[in-house]
Amino acid sequence: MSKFGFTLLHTDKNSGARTGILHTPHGDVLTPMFMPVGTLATVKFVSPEELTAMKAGVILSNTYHLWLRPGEQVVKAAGGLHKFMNVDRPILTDSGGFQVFSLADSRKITEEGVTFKNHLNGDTMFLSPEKAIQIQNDLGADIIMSLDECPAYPSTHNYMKASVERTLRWAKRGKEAHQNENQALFGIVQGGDYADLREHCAKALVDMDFPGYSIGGTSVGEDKATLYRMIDHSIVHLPTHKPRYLMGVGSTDAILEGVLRGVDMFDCVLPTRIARHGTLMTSEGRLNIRNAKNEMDFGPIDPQCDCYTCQNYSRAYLRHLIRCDEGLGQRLLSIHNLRFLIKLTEEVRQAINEDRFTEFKDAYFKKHHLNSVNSRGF
RNA sequence: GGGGAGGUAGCGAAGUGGCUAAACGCGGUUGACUGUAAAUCAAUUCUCUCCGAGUUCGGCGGUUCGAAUCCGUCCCUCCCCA
Repeated sequence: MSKFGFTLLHTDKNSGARTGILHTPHGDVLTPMFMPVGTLATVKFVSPEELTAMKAGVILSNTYHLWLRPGEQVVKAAGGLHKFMNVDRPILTDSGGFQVFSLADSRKITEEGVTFKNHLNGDTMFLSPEKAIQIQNDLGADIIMSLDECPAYPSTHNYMKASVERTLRWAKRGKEAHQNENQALFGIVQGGDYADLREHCAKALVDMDFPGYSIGGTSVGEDKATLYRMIDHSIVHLPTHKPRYLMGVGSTDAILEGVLRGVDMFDCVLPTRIARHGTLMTSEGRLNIRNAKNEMDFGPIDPQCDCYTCQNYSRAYLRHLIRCDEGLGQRLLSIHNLRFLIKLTEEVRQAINEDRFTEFKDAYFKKHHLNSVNSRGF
């Protein structure tokens, strides 16, 4: 019997927001949750101990990148991704589908799979739905993804329809290739901004009966209103007793909008990337630590924050570290941003459980001057 | 004392008569970043009432239609030999 499962705890009385427990072979985690991204088997600059301290749930890694380096056989020989990177918490691997999009300059998609020219040495490589599963089986993550195509936005209805059909065939092939019941394989809903294609894709995936469903094709340059429509068009066709994962979304406004619609899982490079570049998420909004105004500010990044960085370091010191390109600065800022989003989801869960999520979301949007159309919550 | 090299914007450094308010790098300032080819990328960095105008290339004085670039002179720095 699979060690994976999802328990729905409570659904907000006034919205689709819900709390739940994701059960995995490496422990239970509460949803909604934000999942830090560690593409190359490391959340850049952040140690597993630090992830534990900030109460991170699942962390992500990437099939495409680990396939190229060090190679899935190395990870398998190490005893799997958990042992390899000394992480004793649930791990999710993306399928490489997004790289089809982000490396579009050197790829060719056929029915059989995707031919890449890899970015490290230019070697031609071939990734099929079955290969993506084999690699992810070897990596050994708790949650794995079907190989999908993540088309550019916007794409024509014709192209998107063909792409969705192919993604569905790939999902079926991947599901048939996947035999490890301790790894939960998620299907990915595509279809761009087309309601009919989202519906078709979602229903077809549900018919295949996956343990969880991802909403993909997001964070590819569409505006916020479109993103929310994509969620709406997908999520109504997904079963309530299975987890929903919105891929690649990590701005605060989009997370809250996603939760409102019933999304349980989010991942994004945003908090860690902008942290390395000196931008911080705070209860008062965006803060660029490099700004001259922080030179003599010996207070914390955010007085409301309980993270390790805010408990121990000043803005002036962090500004100094970032300006000097010191790794400790990138690490401390990454810790803060990740904890900021994780803490936000903790507050979200509490609000849902108390049936006041819409009030919580409205108050947050009002405070940060956000809206549901085109705002930028970082 | 003798010989040599050189002084260009915050720093380093190109430029040797007009296309130069002056390349480029660093530093400074600001911005971007959403299933990570990202410790990356972009803008800006003499002054002003910023369309446009004004004052710059050690100082002063010349030559020239025109000078950071040529000439004279003064000041300063560095190196080698005594």
